[in-house]
Amino acid sequence: MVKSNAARLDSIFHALADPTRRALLRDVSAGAKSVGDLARPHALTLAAVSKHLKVLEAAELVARQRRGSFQIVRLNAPALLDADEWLAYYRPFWSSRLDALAQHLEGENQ
Amino acid sequence: MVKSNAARLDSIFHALADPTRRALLRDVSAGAKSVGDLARPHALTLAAVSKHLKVLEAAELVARQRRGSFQIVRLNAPALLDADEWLAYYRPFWSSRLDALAQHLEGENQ
DNA sequence: GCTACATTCAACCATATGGTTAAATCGAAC
DNA sequence: GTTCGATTTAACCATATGGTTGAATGTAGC
Repeated sequence: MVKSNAARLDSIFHALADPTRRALLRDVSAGAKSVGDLARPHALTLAAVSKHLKVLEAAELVARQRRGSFQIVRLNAPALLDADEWLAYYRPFWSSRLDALAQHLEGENQ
Repeated sequence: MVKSNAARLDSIFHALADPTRRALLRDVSAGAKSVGDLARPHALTLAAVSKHLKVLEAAELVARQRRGSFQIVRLNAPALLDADEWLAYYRPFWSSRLDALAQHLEGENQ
């Protein structure tokens, strides 16, 4: 199932909107880890972490592969590129005094 | 009420996870607009748009000011900088072949 | 095939979300 | 101060979310 661009951004930003999930991403950025290893530092049940991982996986922010009886989770950073590209549009609005310019123009706008 | 950094990112990413809200941000990036003007192109009631704007405002992505009987909504791009900084950490993982390197290291990690 | 361990699934719960309609508020203008 | 237009609030609804516990599944090893 190919997601529309909007739906992809929905799932990516939604995945990033939870602090546990951001922490899991950070954890996994240090190297691929099993679900149990990922869960240990978080005060949550394995089932809860498993659900969070499913959300991250739906957003294609992580991928899994089985290794023996373990599920190995690894970062799939390219999905974040979509978020980055979305943000890029707004960069001119916060960097440089274009911001001041924009506000000025808005003032005249009505 | 000062939000912790995590709570700010929660509210920012949550605000961005909805396509209507992203569209509203895009609309308002072209210049400050009244709530009615913002609502018009979206097939939603004013009440719904008002709620979306409240979410964007809670994330400090927009600000309002009253002008007569209108509420003028303007972009507050600097909040997006927080999201950008969070993303920046991951840039090395998708740009360049550092990605391949990371996966290689992950392979050895266990 | 039984046992043990890693992980997921199912059922459940409380709260949040995104939408609606209808009533209430607020400012402007007469 | 009444009326009109702009917006918010309240009440409601269906569905989603984030968590739990307990049962089920899958793989490894004996």
